[in-house]
Amino acid sequence: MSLQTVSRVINDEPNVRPAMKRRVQDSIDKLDYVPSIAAQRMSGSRSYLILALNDRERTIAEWQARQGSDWVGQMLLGGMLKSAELGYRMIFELVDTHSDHIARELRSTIAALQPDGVILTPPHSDNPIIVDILSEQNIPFAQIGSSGSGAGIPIIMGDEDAANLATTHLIELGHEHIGFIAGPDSYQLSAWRKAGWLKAMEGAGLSTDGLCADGDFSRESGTQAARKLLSGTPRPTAILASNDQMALAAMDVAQENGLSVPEDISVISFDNSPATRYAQPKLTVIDQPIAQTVSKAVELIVSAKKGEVHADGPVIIPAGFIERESTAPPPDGG
Amino acid sequence: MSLQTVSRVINDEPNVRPAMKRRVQDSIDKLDYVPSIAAQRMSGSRSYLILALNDRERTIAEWQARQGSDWVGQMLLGGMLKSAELGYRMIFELVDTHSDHIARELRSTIAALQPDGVILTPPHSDNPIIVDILSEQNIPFAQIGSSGSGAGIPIIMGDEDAANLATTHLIELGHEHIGFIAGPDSYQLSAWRKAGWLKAMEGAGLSTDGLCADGDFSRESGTQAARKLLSGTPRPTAILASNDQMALAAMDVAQENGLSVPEDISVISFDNSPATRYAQPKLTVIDQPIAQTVSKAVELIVSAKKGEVHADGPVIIPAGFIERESTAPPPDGG
DNA sequence: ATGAAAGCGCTAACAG
DNA sequence: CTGTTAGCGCTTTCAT
Repeated sequence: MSLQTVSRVINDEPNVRPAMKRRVQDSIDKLDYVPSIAAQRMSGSRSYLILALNDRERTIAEWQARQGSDWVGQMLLGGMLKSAELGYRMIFELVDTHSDHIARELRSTIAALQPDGVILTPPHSDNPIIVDILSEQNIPFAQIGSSGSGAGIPIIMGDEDAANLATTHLIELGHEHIGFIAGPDSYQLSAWRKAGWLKAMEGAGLSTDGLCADGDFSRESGTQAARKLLSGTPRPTAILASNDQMALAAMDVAQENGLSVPEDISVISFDNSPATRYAQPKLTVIDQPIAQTVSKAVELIVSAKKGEVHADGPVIIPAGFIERESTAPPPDGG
Repeated sequence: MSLQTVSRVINDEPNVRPAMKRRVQDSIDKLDYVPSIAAQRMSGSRSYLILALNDRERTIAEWQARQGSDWVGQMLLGGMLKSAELGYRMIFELVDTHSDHIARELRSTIAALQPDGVILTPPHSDNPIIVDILSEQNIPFAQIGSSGSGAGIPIIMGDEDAANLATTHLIELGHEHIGFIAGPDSYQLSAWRKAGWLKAMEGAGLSTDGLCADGDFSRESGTQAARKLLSGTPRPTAILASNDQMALAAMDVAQENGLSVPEDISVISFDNSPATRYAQPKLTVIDQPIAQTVSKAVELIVSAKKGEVHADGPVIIPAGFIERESTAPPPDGG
């Protein structure tokens, strides 16, 4: 039995007789043999490494704030476990948003690691510099929170539908003036979330005049936006915020103005980070299935590597809706 | 200029004339050349990979609970950033506690990845199976939360001193009956934390009879332990819990019994996970400098790889003490 | 269906 | 100080 045959068995390639295959496999098991990833990579095969890219500034800020944002944890939960299941490892890296070194850094990382696939997260999912490099090098990549550009595999979490659903929920509760706090334009999903709200409002024949305020996902921007909304006429009886921090800020502003949640005003947010459960009252939220999404991304990358082509259009992992304590019917005459 | 010379420049080895070195470096920069880690590893050099091992069960449970425990995030914050700074990458893996496959799995991971160093975290820092394999293969490793065994580099966060300090703080506030909720024996640090409390109590000439209850870091165990302590005589006017979850549980139990924190009873916990800041009242805590500790671990591993030997005895990264709202003097006559 | 030879990109060991 | 040679452990390509 030659070295070559062993290689074929390990990589589950054809042209090995079952008897021989079994014999080889037995020896492998007996010796606890494990191929060296380095050597495999060297000879032009796979590296069994999947690279996950996150925004440096935002990620570090969240870690340092220690507010319990668990985006990274959820990515690892979904991505690492699925990778391990498929015989891969996930390597986590940070990339600078505002840097002309992006290209150089990414090329370095790729040259050094030679990953079999890359997972892009907002706000980098559509970064043309990144997308171009990956396409040109023929590395499969998933674009989370993107409707797709270039050769990537787009995966979205049904933002528009979720926003629509949440808004509709408020409408069914009896709300007519539902404010919306938008996210920054650098995130594609900001537009989707807004679109979902708009659609639900228009579908119900409700006006949206003066009911949308811009934010940038930061707590401060949420405060500003909420102040603007609550000082408008008519004053909204409900607010849908594009993320948790802005919703939390909105609750504070409501309290400042002597409004209680949910009696005087309802609040719903996007994301479902741990803080929403510690809030008083507990926030009703749209749950982003991050773990599931990243898990799916890994799956798709691995199958893409095998040459399988996936269906057209973005893969959709639907968001969930969790009703907690921050929503109720509007006050009488609201 | 030969291939070899280039190699020497890249690895910053001696025996290259400055002029030549500069010439080579210029070309490297111009071409954005980056060595392939796989090839470097192949030829018997470093892999530039550091493996961080965490307990599978506990880590997954925390991710799924989404309570905002940020142990992993803090590890990445400290470990990844420092690794990147030194030209390394950190790979995160989970190991089963209760498995006879530990040895096989670890050997596989090592064979596949050939990491330059390994970071062990509780409760695996002293696992003899792991320690033996690593020692035998001559892979430098850090043992976080361990006083040291075998060839590893022990790093501790000053648990005993921190517990002592916190207890002393309570004593200075006027407390005489200070209960302690211990952690499980499988963690070395459980004993240290308890020792710190004991020492402070004894140093002040206070009795500890019936003031210690066992827990296992879970919320339920904290509830049990707190019930036991609060139904004892004399009833403690303060409780030091070995982690946040158990302290949170203790606050709930106090409330059940009609006691308010901190007026009737003070509570201090270990760890300082995000939940402590969302608690009502905000918990006074001992802060575990996880990021700093893991960062130091990476540093020590890299220098160990270079052949540098570190000082005897465990490296100590002192814990912090953050006074928030859950501590006050005992009630009159308490 | 299996085996032999060549080479991936780098560094160790040795020569000059 | 610099260059040459060999070889790391695998998978490719090309025989058989």
